[in-house]
Amino acid sequence: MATRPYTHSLERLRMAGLRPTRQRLALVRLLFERGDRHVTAEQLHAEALANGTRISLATIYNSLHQFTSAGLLREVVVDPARRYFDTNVSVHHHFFHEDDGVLHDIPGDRITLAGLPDAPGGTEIDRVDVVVRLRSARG
Amino acid sequence: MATRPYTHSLERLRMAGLRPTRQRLALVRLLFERGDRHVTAEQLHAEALANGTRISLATIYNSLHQFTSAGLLREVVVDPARRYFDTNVSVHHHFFHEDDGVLHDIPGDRITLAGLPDAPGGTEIDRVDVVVRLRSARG
DNA sequence: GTGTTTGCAAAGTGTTTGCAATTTA
DNA sequence: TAAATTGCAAACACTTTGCAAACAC
Repeated sequence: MATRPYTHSLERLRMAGLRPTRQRLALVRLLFERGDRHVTAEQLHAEALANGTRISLATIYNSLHQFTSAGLLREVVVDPARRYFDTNVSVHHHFFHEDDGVLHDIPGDRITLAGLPDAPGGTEIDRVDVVVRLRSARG
Repeated sequence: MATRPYTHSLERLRMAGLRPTRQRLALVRLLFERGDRHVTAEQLHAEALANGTRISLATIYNSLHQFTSAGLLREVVVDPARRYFDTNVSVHHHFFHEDDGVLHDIPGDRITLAGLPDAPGGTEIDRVDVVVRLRSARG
């Protein structure tokens, strides 16, 4: 059965307390209508433009951060040069292909972490990230 | 028993195939004579200057990368804004305190990872990083 | 002496910000 | 129309690079 993408995206923004502007709607559609995605600001900007959406890079950055604060996205730190945003906000981990910068999800229940030390005094664990770094196999 | 820091640092550079220049020797001493450390380029630069070593930030960056290529250091990716270098190159993981940017080691044998998926076809696992992100405990 | 290393200053990359114009409700 | 949002251009933080002078061997 077909979903109603426009309404769905609109409601997603409303639920997040964000005004459904033309730009935000376009981004929400790009981000969430194609399953789990990992994007950088530049990638998303290029996609939006290719898609016919006039939007500035500044607005992309603003929106990615607003979406992240609202819990619609989460950031993945794997590369000191770029910020990746992940449409999957459930507990999970990542493969990161260092040669081409591509990220893939590893389901959260796939990996078991045992022996995790307690958080040091005065702190609490925000989250635990596992990154499996890949290289192209040698010849 | 006292070690011989100067000779030790000198040999460390020689073994890495790097000419023991005044700057590199100073950095090796700062990095390796105080146990395991996690530094950024700016931090190390400030330390070197405070220490009386005249050295440019460009040389700090060059040296950190040369040391990393030589296996003396490894990079830790936890913050998209900064590159951290770790003097502990054995298998281990990290606590990262998000509020103040401080890193602490978790011994490699402390955490057990089970169920790690195989590397996708054509790739091989370079390494697996576990980052435990901490926040100050709320009141 | 020859090749390596350094350091400056300039350039580069990705991200953030100030503010006037535009848009939403 | 009041408040939120956008987009430009400038500013920013950090890192890298080109090249002449200094240094190691």
